[in-house]
Amino acid sequence: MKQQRNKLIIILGPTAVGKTDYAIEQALKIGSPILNCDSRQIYSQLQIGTAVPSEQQLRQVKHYFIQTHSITEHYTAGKYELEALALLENLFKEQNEVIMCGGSGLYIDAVCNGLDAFPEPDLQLRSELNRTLEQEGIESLRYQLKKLDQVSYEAIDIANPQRVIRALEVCLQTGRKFSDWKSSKEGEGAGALAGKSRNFEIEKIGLTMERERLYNRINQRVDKMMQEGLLEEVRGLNHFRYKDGIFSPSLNHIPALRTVGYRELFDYIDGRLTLEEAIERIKMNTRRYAKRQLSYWGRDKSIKWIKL
RNA sequence: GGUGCCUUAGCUCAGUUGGUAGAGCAAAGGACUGAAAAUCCUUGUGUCCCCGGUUCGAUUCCUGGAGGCACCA
Repeated sequence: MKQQRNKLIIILGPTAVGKTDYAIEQALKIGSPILNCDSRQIYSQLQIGTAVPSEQQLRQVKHYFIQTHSITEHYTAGKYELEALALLENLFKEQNEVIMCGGSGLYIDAVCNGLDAFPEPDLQLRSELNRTLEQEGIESLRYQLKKLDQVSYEAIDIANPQRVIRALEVCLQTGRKFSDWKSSKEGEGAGALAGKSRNFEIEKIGLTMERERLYNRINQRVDKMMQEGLLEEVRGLNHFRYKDGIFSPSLNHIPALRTVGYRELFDYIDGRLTLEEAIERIKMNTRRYAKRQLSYWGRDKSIKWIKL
């Protein structure tokens, strides 16, 4: 029954541009389910603040990766790559075209091109390195990395603690240089990553709109989230901020709660911001997020952009 | 109505003993291999409120005006 080559249609774009509605429209046309590739809509405990599809929308089209994993699970782009590819293999037995929709550039790249086969991160080691960062500063970590892996030291953004810690943690955990694990060549940029070949075609459709319109939509959506009870949702997650009974507002132990809309309301709950300030900050940080997304996809020439 | 203080970047303000100015925040641009809604980097020309005056030169000093704040009536 299947003649043509399988195709993954990826609908991407900045937050609040209207991906969900567009994807459902397309999915109904071609009779495809939708694979979410939004790193925060995956979490079962997050709902209002991540703008997951409505119940009605979920009834219209079968969705995958919507609120399927716990925020306590430490989900990663690597896991997503494996789970999404396994699911795609099954879905392609039934149909030629499958739609994926979401705004997480790294997750999309992981599915399209693959990540190198690093082992699972050692979270214990990571938290130790984070403690070193707090106590001794980044210089100490840089020094260690320079000793262990000069190539990575020169290649990565040495001012970025997360990158330094990541490279170091792989070196320490595996006894092998972070740079040796990486297969892609310099200068190929994102979208080149590990360069694994996939046995399906990929079509990327980017939704975009005028900046001012997008920002207005973001601001309105945040107000709507507040009306829908985002504050109560966040209050209900407060207990996750305790690690082993100790209040840990850095959220290093539960990165999923470092999400726009949640962290600002924690600041309100803790008394660091008024409610008005927190809402303004959610809007501001969402706008910045949208800008970062557009910047991330700016160099991916394979995206077909549609201006809404 | 009187007196005093204020008016400089989108916002809050600093500063120039007269040689046309700079911080924080915002904003814009960028990076990105298992934290990615994360994390990090770069970027500061603006009628120095307006009209005159003094001066080689005024955002700075002086006269007048406008607006704001405070106090006194």
